[in-house]
Amino acid sequence: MTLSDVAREAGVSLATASRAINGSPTRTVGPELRTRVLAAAERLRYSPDANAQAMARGRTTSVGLVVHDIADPYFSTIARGVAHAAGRAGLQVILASTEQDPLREVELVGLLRRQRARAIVIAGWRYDDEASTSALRAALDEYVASGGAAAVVGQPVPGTHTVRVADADGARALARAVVERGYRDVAVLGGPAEHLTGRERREAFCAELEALGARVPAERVLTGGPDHAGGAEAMARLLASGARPQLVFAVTDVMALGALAACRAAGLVVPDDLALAGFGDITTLRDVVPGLTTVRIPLEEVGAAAVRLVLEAGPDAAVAGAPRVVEVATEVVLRESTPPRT
Amino acid sequence: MTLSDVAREAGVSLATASRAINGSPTRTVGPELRTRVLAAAERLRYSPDANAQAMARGRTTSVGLVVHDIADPYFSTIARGVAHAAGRAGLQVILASTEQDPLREVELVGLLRRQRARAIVIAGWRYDDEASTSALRAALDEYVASGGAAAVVGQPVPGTHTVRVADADGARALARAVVERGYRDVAVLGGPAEHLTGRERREAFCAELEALGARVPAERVLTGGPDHAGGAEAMARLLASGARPQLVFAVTDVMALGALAACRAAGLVVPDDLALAGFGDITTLRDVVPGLTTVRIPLEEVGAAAVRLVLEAGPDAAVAGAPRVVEVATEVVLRESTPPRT
DNA sequence: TTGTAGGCGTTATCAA
DNA sequence: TTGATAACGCCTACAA
Repeated sequence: MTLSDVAREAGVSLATASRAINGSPTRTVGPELRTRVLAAAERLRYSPDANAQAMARGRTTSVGLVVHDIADPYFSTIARGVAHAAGRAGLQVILASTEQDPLREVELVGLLRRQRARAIVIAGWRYDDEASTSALRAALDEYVASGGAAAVVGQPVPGTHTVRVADADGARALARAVVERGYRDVAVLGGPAEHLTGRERREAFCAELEALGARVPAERVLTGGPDHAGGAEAMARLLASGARPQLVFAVTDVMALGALAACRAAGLVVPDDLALAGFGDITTLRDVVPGLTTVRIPLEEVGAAAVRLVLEAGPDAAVAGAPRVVEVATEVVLRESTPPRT
Repeated sequence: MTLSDVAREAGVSLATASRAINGSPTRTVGPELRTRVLAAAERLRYSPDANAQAMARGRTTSVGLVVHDIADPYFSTIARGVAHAAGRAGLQVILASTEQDPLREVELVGLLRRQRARAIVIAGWRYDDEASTSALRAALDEYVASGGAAAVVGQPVPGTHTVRVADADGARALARAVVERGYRDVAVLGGPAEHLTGRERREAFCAELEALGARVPAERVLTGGPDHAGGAEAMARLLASGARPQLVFAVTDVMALGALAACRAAGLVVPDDLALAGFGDITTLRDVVPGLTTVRIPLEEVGAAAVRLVLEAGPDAAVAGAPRVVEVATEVVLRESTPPRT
């Protein structure tokens, strides 16, 4: 059932049918014809072809969302925000998952460009890797040049709109909070060495700690995957080294949970033997005991903000060399995993 | 940059450019022209328009995924499976979220139909509600009639392909397992009364329990939302009623976690004061203490199976009155929340 | 192997 | 207000 069928059935022209069904900015349709067309459409179970509309109108109604792993609560909550905001704007979300491979981001941007997605939100971690970063930049540039709008969540990518999470602020605030609670001897599970978000959190945390007179020796800063297994493995290494810091800060909640598991496996009790803190305040935490001290990121809001940003700002702003940046605040949430030391 | 531009730049016809770039089942292009075209495309940063291709070819490369809440680990893990399988098949995933409203499913199916999605996977809960069910059926029928393929996860919807989770089997197995561990006095948090998946799990669980001589009195079967808050609220009601069953079975893990929170709030210790079991084995559980006894559903596999099903079977099979059903097995996972009673 | 031309389902321009 | 008709970007018989 195409629009022509409907037009014939209603005995009107194609143009009139189009205007009656999908409206027109300028023209309007007489009430009689309008109802006739609508009735015909109903009778024929007509459903407009969004692809054809996109072609004719020159723009689609979809936004792309790139994540590393949709099953990770960090990303799935952002996705929720994106889906909600997109839905309210009458847009579809095309979900693209890199499955943890930064290089796939580039392919996915290309794919989304082929789909002529109006906008792209990239929510994966950024890595300090010249090759993948510049490839991503190039892909995004082409995308924007072809009329799309892109926004990145977290670490900014030069030239693109960004929803900037106050990672450093949060990490510093966390450092102050734990020092105030009496912690001095601290270790950090920092994610992969090139993991920018992790690095920023780690550096800000360590700097603030140092400013407060509580240095983190280099050998107390471990690296590992930014996921559960990585956190567990890093913690296991730390423990195996014989270190028993008063507190361990993992740069993502998921890593902290992995670390928590490793502690249990080693027979250590958090917080009695070791205090623990994470970053993100993912939903999972509501069910974790002891409650994990963390830095809250309003993840859903972050996703929604990215969509708004990308829809309002449009491609031009970024092209003009003035990419917009929205800053999202973070907040320390103290829980039982870091009790005051007496 | 359109294909015409590329053709002109390369000095060949549109047809040749098309064949060189996107291949052709029958025709082949001479090596010299092919490289010329490819070079031109590269130079012009040409990116094929998937919408136009979809129109010309008469089919898109996208599959729709309908979930109730992408931030719920149950759905996000299914989504992961769907995204993975779709990616392998060269398809995009259009994510559609009902935000917990069964009626929105119908709209979303319509939306996905307009997008001409090749296939739709519906992963929301089913409700025993004539209005919404028949509306959904009607929408799916129209979708299938217009050439799409649809599959439902969980409770079957008549006439559609289904990935059937062995909920009843799992619930019965769980009943046997807990009885064997010595539990007799049991309560059930059953989700909303019309929640079909919850109902099936609850009824199978209760029936098996009864068969083993351990009846669940009606007043020990509570209803509530199928989410965290619902589980917490139902558990609170149960406790407020003065009941202190030996074991509480919540029909979803998320509810069980809510119940666990309610127990803590009431000062009860699981499993010392009360044993607890859930259903699903969502990822969240790996970080929950005490480990929650549950029935494992291979969620990721379920999502992937749905995609395979819908791609292999196609629309015709369902139309022909023989919708395919893939059965996915479940497995009881005993953890510390239900220790053997002595 | 290459090119010509018609068509996919809509929208939008331009007359009537 | 209505109706032809040319795009939109691509694919694909059909011809050459």
